[in-house]
Amino acid sequence: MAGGRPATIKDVAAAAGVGIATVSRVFTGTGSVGAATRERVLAAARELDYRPSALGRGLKLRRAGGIGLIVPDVTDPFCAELIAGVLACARTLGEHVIVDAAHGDPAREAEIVERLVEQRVAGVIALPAGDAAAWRSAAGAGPGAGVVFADRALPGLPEIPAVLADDRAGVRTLTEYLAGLGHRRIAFLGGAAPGTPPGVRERAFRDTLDAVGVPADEDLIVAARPERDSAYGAAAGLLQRRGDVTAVLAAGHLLGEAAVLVARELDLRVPADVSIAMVDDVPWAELCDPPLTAVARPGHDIGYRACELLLRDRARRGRGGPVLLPAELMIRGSCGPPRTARGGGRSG
Amino acid sequence: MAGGRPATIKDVAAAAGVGIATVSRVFTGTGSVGAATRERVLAAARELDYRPSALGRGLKLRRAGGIGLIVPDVTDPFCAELIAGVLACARTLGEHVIVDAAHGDPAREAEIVERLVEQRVAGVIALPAGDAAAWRSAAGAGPGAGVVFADRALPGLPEIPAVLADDRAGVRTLTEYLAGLGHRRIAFLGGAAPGTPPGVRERAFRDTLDAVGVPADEDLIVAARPERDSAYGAAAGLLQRRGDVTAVLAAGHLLGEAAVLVARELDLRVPADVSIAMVDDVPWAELCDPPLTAVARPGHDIGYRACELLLRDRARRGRGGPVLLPAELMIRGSCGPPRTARGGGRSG
DNA sequence: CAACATGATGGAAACGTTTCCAGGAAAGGC
DNA sequence: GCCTTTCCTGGAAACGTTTCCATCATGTTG
Repeated sequence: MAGGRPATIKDVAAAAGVGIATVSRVFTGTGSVGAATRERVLAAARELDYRPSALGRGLKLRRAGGIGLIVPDVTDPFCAELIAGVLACARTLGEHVIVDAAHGDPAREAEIVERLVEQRVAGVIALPAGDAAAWRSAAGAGPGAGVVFADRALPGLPEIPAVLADDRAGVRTLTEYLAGLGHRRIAFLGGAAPGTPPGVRERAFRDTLDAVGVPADEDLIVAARPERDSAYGAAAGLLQRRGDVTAVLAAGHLLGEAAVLVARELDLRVPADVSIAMVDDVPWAELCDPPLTAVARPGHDIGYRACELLLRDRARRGRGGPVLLPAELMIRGSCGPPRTARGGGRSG
Repeated sequence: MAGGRPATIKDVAAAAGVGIATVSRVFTGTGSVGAATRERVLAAARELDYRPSALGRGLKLRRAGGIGLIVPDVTDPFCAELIAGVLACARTLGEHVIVDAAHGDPAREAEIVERLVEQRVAGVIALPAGDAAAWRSAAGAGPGAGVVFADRALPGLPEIPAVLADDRAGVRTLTEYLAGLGHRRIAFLGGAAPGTPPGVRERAFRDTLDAVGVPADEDLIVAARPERDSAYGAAAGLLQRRGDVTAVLAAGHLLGEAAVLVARELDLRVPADVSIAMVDDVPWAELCDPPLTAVARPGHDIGYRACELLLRDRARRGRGGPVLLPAELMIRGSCGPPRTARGGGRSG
């Protein structure tokens, strides 16, 4: 039907027998236009299937609109929740969202930011991979409204606002819960690699252990990256090496997955032989047998709030550090009192 | 640092002491520019932190670029895989992706399409919600390169190319597998509502039953929408009403989830009391106890291929019906031979 | 040395929009 | 009847880019 190039405002003006300024006024709603004229313009536009070009408008108004969203991986359930939150908020603001995945690679991330800046998006929301320097320069010179970090902040970049889950409180609650059940040998799966500074969750774990008077066992804090192979290796190593652990706190859902899988392979009953809990409440936590106790981090809310902060609450930005959203402990069936260990021995 | 408005090509030209045409040539790589001049321009651009505006370029070139991607729900694992596939392909083509979720609402979907058309994207990939008429007009008049459907096609729209999983073969294989294990009373969870035409999966199920000589029992083909509450209700109704079913084939991962949950609540052992299998291989299928047998549909490939079809293989489009990508049966532990039913009775 | 090919460069027009400005008509007050 | 106010309308400039065309300098060939 409409095979040729899309109709422009000029076409509509010509068809309606008016000037282009009038057509523009009809579509932007500004100024005043006679009722009869408006009708004629609308009819012509409908006839020609006219849609104002965001390019022309953006150029003239010096803002393209749209927001950029950079996540490590769209298939990660938590990231997906966060994306959904951003989408929901963007929708209320009439903005579209350009999504891309950096897969934890700072170079790739920088590439994406470059592209978004060229697109002249109104702002960028990111779960940053790293490279504080690149972000610093991007935030300064780059996208109009600026940058907001979600779920993760970068050390040494206090000037970039962030919306985070209150992991500290979440891990503290979970650790207290495990200790309260009677556990004394609790492993932490997902510590920092030797030489790198510990993350918030690890620090919270250590602090809480301290606070409740359980001595920390360095051998039970095992380093692992949140990737399937790293997580699996770490979990297997831990549970084989230390038959005496009675509880495992996994610092992320991939770590939790690994713990569950390894426990099953070693024929450990959950929670009779070992209790398992993790940070990140993902759908499979409920499907698991037994269902997994987890700290639910509000991915959707984080995304929504980050988007608000980026576009609406510009003024309120950067005041008083990052926005913290509460995490909730979902108690299910995977944790129980520790088995009564006699000499810490278990055959196998 | 660079607080003011972003530098334009004019600023760079002035700073480098050349004409804007020369700057443009340097950045587009067209034409010929002296080495010394090029260096001067590049230096000036770096100094001013200049990035060419996609708006200006798009306006001049009459194409904005970017592709629109409409899914029902970004948090659905299958959709997420598909998005990842599109992102991967778009990256190789240097395009960005605008993602939005329609949540199964045709009106919302139309709204999103409208917006994408205004953005003058190069094309749209969609898991369409419905409303063939709206899509017909959108495809005709709308986005430059057109529309490609992914994972789902709309009846009566053969002119819109589609990339689909070979669900027919997938369900056939799975049904044959269950029948081969000896099952005769196999339930199909996720049939069409009464009055609406059955989907591909349901037809494949019926046909295969026919082919292997198992009489179809209409009471075992239960209608359910792929939403948690609908799925749960249908699964509960089925397993309570018909204690004699020995296998359940769930037509989607949400249906499968419901089946697993209901079976657990009714204290049915899987697969001793009832075998469960589903379409869609999602991460939790492996985490389940026992791990769930499932038909793996290639979400990533579908997205990738749809994107290719949209932007690269334009010529090859629409030839010979939809592109079918193979689905693979992942045999795990959730299916076994039927229990030896005596009169179909089971207490409870 | 002249004619010419070649390469580097700048000016200007176009892309589709918004908006300022000015002009014209209608209406109201003296 | 004239001036002022109000409302509606069209022309034109600008937004940042690409690209056609013309210009000019340089090097090559006869």
